[in-house]
Amino acid sequence: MIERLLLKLRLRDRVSEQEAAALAELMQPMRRIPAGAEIAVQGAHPQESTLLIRGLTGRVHILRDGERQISGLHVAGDFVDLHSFLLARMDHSVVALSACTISAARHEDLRRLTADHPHLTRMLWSTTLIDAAIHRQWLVGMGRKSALAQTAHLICEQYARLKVVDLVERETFQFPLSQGALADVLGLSAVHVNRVVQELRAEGLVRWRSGEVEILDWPRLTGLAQFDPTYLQLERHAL
Amino acid sequence: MIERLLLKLRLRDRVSEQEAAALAELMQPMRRIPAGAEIAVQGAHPQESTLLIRGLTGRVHILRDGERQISGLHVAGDFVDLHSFLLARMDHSVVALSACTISAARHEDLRRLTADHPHLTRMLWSTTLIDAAIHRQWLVGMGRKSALAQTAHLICEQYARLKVVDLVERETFQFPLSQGALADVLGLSAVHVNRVVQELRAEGLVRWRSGEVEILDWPRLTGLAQFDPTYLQLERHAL
DNA sequence: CGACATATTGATCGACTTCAAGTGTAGTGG
DNA sequence: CCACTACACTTGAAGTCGATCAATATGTCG
Repeated sequence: MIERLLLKLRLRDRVSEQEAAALAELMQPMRRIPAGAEIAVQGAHPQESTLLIRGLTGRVHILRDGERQISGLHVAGDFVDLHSFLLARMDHSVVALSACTISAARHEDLRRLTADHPHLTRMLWSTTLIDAAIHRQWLVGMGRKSALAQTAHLICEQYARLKVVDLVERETFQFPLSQGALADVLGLSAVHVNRVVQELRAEGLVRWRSGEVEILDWPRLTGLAQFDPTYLQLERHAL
Repeated sequence: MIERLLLKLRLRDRVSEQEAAALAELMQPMRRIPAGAEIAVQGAHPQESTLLIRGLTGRVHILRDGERQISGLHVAGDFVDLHSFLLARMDHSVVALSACTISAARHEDLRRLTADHPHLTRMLWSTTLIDAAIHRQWLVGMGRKSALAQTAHLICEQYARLKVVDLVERETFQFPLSQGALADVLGLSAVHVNRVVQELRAEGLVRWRSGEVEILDWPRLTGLAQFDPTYLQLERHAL
């Protein structure tokens, strides 16, 4: 159940058997939820945090006029709302963007974990810091990159994140987002996203159809995107 | 030295005298640095984290073509690079945007703190989570709001953050950012920032000259900005 | 005062939006 | 097996917000 989470953590630092066991013990039974379901609701005060085991989720913000912005994506092995453990109220919703399998850890158990396992606590803390680093890269993309470069960057990021949890095969990964949803991620219109995706295809950088992306030219794609994976902290580093 | 940090923490949860003392003990002597100085450098691997005591700092990203994006601002009482404690390398620089006074906490001391003071650890962790929540609000602003609303939101946010650390007086606070720097925060051009600021003035929402902002019409300003302070977690909430 | 950054204004440009059709394609029920 | 529906994708045309370019104030600090 926590295999992919462990893959991610162990890329960065050693996780002892005791720590892995302590973490595994926390997890509630798995649940399946359909695409579109809300895993956590804006304004709510959850008593547990959700671990994503399979599928894709997004942090969704709804504006007054109904406009939608997605401020983050999560892949298998991510805690999608670990922050709700330490924040009073959700400032956004977490929505399943595809059919998902999830588990959860109760906040009172997490609290105990922070008392008993300081090193593991630091590792979990660091995953939330990487989330923030991803947010910053998105800000750079929205603020200072062209729609094309920003989109390319998102593809690079998704590729890198999924590779860590062993979900890339033959340079191909699942990315089950409609162009409309993608527009809400990138802060663009669906029409423009369509044109940008077409250009990425025409340039021979990716193959992309029905929720599946194949990287065709990684060097040119990362160059276009100005993708530097430092922020994903894929190196080993004792915490 | 840590007064403003304590103001911020105590707004959210109780901090015992022992905890406050443990925190105070960590802090290295104060230092003054001039506007423009780099407090932490992209790519570096700091051995300590910086607490901002006075002044304004920003997280600066530089792109290939020299373009600049500022992905975060910090005010007195904020740890500007607490994340460097748990991340291998800085993915951006932290720059003093005005003359600043800073202190620092060594990472090895912070590590000890996480072992001895789980509750205080959770409180520090939560400050980094609020940082991330601020990133998300900026994403919403950049992606889905007009330049005017986005700018108004930044003013509201800055007002709310500074109020917590007692740096608002007669609805007025220091905001020593040039319009060029502001453009790098908002992802706009300096020319357009100028026009947006003029419109905020013309609408009677703010007075704003030479690095000082006075709020003239809070209800209309927050309305325009769609500002909902939930994400700043200004409520009490046992951690 | 001279020098240099910052603010302001006007004119033109362009990336992305909006609006409006039209084209798959998958699912559903008769 | 074929209507019928629903939704995602695609394309074209026109519009707009904010960028860019360029010139002129207005500080502000040695």
